[in-house]
Amino acid sequence: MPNHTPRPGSPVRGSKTGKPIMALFDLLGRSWALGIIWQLSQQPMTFRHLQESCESVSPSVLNRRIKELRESGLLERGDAGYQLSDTGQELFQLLAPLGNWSTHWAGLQVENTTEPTSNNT
Amino acid sequence: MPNHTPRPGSPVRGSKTGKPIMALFDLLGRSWALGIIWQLSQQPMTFRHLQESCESVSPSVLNRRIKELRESGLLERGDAGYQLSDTGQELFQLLAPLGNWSTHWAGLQVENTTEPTSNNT
DNA sequence: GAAATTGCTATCATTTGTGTAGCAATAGCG
DNA sequence: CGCTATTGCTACACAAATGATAGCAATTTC
Repeated sequence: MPNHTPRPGSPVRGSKTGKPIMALFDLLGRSWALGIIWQLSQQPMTFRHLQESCESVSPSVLNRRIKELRESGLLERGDAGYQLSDTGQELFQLLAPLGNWSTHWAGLQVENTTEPTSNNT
Repeated sequence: MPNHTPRPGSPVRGSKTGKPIMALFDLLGRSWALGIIWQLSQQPMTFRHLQESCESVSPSVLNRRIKELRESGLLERGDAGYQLSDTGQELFQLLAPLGNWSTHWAGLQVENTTEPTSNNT
């Protein structure tokens, strides 16, 4: 079982120090972790619904992420399915600005991507 | 070469929609991406210095992340080595609060880790 | 011109993620 | 009760990402 939930204070994937910020980055730096938090911020969801809203992420990964995020106290099960815990919502509040910024960033990308050659936008 | 830099508007690892936030999450959700941004926010660094400050991340991964982050316009090369671009610093401003929050979160984790059954001291 | 430093690439074992199938448990229905 | 549908999840087998290590070409320093 080489896969474990990153916890502040304990070494994590590549991080021997276990500094909180690194443990957090390790937790969030796994596929779909941020996406799951993002989706759940909108509403609680069942496993399958969450899976769909994350563009059909494979159930094995979804299950692992859920497990890790639960162990990290960021999400929990409620009546309507999985949902962000209070801590999870705190975190989401910090992440929320990324939504707008990402579209701003997308704008910059488009500028830099415009092909000087042949592509029709 | 199945590894490419996630760009808003183009499908990315698992994400077929290419929604900016998902492209961003894909970019940041790779090993050491967040850590690299975090480290560079303090000061520009050479490749090797950056590698050390990221707890000896392997050069292959570091090189890939740098490439991706450069293509994403988040970092660039300067006189003193690699550094965050203006865009990268914008992003860091949004991520910065995670530093304090992560220690707060670490506190919660410690609480939850203390054995619940042995309270009868 | 020898040594040290830097920015990488090459290689390969290990870990993670993907895609699909399917199963046990529960819920609704006649 | 039996039938069907949904849900939460596990089990693979295959693909992709990461980790660890070695080392090389191009500077810089002496």
